[in-house]
Amino acid sequence: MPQVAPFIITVATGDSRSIARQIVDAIRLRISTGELRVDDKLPSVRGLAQQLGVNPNTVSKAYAQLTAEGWLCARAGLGLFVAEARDQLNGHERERRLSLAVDRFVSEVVAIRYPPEAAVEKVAGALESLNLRNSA
Amino acid sequence: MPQVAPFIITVATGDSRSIARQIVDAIRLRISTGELRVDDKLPSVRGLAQQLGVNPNTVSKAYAQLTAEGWLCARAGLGLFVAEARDQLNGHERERRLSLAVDRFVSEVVAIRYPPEAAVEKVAGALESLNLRNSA
Amino acid sequence: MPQVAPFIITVATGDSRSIARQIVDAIRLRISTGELRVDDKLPSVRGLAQQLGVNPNTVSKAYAQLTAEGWLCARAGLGLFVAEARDQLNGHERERRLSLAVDRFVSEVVAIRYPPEAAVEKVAGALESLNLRNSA
Amino acid sequence: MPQVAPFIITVATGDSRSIARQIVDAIRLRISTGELRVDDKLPSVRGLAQQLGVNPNTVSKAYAQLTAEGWLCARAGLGLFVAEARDQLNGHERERRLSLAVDRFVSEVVAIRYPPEAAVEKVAGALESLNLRNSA
DNA sequence: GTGGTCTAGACCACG
DNA sequence: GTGGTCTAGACCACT
Repeated sequence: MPQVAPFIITVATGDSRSIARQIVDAIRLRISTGELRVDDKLPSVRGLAQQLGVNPNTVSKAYAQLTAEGWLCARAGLGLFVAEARDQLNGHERERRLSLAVDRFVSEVVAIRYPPEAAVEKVAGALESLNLRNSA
Repeated sequence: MPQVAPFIITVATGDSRSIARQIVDAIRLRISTGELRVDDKLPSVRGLAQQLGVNPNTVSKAYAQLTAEGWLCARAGLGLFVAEARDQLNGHERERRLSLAVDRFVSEVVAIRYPPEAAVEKVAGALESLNLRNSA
Repeated sequence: MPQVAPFIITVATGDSRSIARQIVDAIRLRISTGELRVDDKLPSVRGLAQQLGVNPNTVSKAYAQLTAEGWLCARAGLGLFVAEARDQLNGHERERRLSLAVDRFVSEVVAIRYPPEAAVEKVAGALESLNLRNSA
Repeated sequence: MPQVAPFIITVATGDSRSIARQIVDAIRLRISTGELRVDDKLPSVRGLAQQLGVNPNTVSKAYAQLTAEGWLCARAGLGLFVAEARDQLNGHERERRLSLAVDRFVSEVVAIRYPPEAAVEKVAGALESLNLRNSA
């Protein structure tokens, strides 16, 4: 049954990501870990905006992006709900985006001269601790 | 003897990183892999700008950042040269920056529903293939 | 609560430091003395530029450096704020940079034949009068 | 009697000062410590340039500055010699230049969050170890 | 020739 | 409105 999910997000002022981006990332993460499940109802734009102390337009933009990406779907008059998992990206596009992400990460490891093996360990640990679902 | 390094950089429009940032990352990478060695001379600001088809100020900005980070040093009137490697950051800062990088990478893996184990493999492969030197 | 800090900076033409450098030094000083506090909002790039009669890019460059050094943090669309103090440099680098500063100062004392003891007094007086905080 | 002073200067590539500035500083220091004495003869422009591996124009410029400042004096056809100590700057100008130097030093101490007392100690130690003469 | 700095004006994403 | 980035062109000091 559709339920309003109890929902905890925080926006960090020290984060270089935009507020909308932080919201998007947080919701994607919660869906991927199963903390939010298919058909769960999301808080209203105004409600979440008030809870986070941000501009409603910002929340609205984040919801719009998640909807466009297929993570959420709108049911007219009822609100936004977690959508069924479906892969939007084809193989090439997914590989290209991962490749960019890998390059970015490697660049930072190089920039701070972090030991490569330890860096890989950190990534592996972070991903394992999430217990992701729905991965292709 | 100082040598002018043969030098191949390309700037990709599909990359979300700024042009200056791409230049910075590319040069740091070449220094870290040993492709550029201490006392090697870098291409002139104007020369590299022309080669890449970008504004000299953009290259200058990238060079300035690398100099501030201790990767390069300027010799007045002669040009820029690869400096001796030295770590500037303390342990806490290094861990903090790696942590941010890990979070960013994980966010992207989640966003594109990439299989976590495969993602870790890609990172490990990318780092190993570099044969980095001078990592603490 | 974030507050817009009342803010007085002047740029001196007789100073050999670049305008951007003067701005950087002045803001670091105000943060270190507690005149600017964590979460205080800084004047906008355009506003400070107009106030000082310099190009906005010059102010932007100064702000960018302070952000890179961890003194400020940007909140997208809102402006720049004083960040929590954090040391980035390790011991060796800090000693190295102080040593360079000492050498530069000594060179100037020698150049103008200033009495050494009096010069030390001036430095001591200047540092004491600041009542610096957060020094390691 | 005028003698050619045995003379050891090195130019450091990692130094942010220009080469000419390094030469000027080094010679002023040697005169101030008594390592070079009044009427000592300096190496020729070409000789010093060759010894340092730099452009003769650079040495020439350094010598010219030192002569303008009154540290050296030219004897036609004989070469350059250390001049009698005389103060060129009036009190106000000397105080102004020291003040700028103090500000620069303080700025660096603030920038790297170096403990103020320890910084003063370093300056005092550096100046004492020189055993300066000829100070007004 | 080299890099460093400043000005001027433009476009973008964000809130 | 905010900062971030890039372009264009200029002047300076240094070698």
